[in-house]
Amino acid sequence: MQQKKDASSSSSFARDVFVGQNTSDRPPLVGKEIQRLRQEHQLTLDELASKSGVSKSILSQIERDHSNPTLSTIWRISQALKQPLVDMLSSGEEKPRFEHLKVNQTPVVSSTDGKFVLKILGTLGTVSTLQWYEFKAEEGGILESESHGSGSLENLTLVSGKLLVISGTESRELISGETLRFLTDSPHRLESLGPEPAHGFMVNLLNSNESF
Amino acid sequence: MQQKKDASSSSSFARDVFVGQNTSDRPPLVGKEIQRLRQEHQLTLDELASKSGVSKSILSQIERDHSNPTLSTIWRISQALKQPLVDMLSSGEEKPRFEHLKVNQTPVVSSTDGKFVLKILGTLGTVSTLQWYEFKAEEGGILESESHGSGSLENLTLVSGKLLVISGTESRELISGETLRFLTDSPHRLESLGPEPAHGFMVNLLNSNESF
DNA sequence: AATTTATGTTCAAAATAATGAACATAAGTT
DNA sequence: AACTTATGTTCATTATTTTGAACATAAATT
Repeated sequence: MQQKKDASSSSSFARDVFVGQNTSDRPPLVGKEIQRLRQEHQLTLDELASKSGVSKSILSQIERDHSNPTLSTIWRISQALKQPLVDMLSSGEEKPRFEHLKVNQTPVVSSTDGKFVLKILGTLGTVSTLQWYEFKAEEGGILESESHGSGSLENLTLVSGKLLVISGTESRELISGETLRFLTDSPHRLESLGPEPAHGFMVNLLNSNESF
Repeated sequence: MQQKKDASSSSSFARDVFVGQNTSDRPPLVGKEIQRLRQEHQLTLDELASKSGVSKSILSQIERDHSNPTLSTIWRISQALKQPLVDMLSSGEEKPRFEHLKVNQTPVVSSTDGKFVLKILGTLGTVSTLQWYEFKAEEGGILESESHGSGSLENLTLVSGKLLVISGTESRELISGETLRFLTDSPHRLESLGPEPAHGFMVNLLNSNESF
């Protein structure tokens, strides 16, 4: 083992990293955010230490990004600060890229066998992205999509036909006139059950503040 | 130094933890999710190891929740799997939820004479900047609206029938299959020209500072 | 000024996460 | 069967996080 880090170079983790914006070539820097939250709660390091069960020395280092905390450590801190762990991690580095939709976020337009046809009625790109479609699918037509990103929501309204929707491990069957909303942060699949063609309308709300 | 560990703490991190669902009294168990993603990408431990720069032995342990990974470790894995870090962490808790609106649960608005029927399919946001509808109007059915505010945009797609759209001093006639976008910062009016009923979709962007 | 008090930082030691190599197991070939 | 190949697990060692106590600094009190 080496000597452990003296003050200046802690591990090799965040040595002299000082920059505020981590843009996805480094793990998120949570220090600033944790400190902000702690101070917002009017807690001293000692108090947060006892609330969270994490020693104040490591808290001090984490706040200054001189340590590379363990999942359980971050979790205990987030609990003590009553902050969803996920929020703590994502607040560190905002949303550096807006306009750039990744390939796998771009909705598929039609199935290879041509049985499932999507008509793009419109799109709107801003903070969150909006797209809407009309679709028609004969019996057996299938539309498979990758995740649209975390927080993305799909809104389906079926005008006619029957449609099977599978997202993650769950599935629903839609009949004419019904509307279904579901999260599309994982791969999902639409299938026209027939016998008459499925026809409907789809509105997708894509969450583009991806970061990491 | 004392030994740390109270029963539940880190030393015996997840040795015997076996439960699938983390319900917020323990750090999230990412193992299952990481394994799922890795297999989805058709990667072996060796391949993910070289892609991510994390040794395959620790990958193996993390997947089985026998280790308490570091933030940077989780981050490197998430990068290699092209998965937002945040998604990976939150995957333990609640997955996609469906909201299923049955036919009779879909809010409907209709003109006084009942000839123009608007089904409200969805709205977005507390600010309500987005609303979408399905509409059906028999011949002569009319929908009159006040201004939706400056910068508001209405997007009409006609599935069948004929529709006359008047906004301000201009007007357009829409036939089946066409889409029309127009500003609704002044009173406007839709009229089904018949003879067959007009049927279509409408997406309204309110107070949007976006221009198409 | 000298003493507390409060807060945050550093230090040596201990706990443990991460590594690379050896091992186990199964599936495919000769 | 024996031999390879592919994949995942275990093991000894190394690298680093985490800890508790000591230290530093500033503000408040005597």
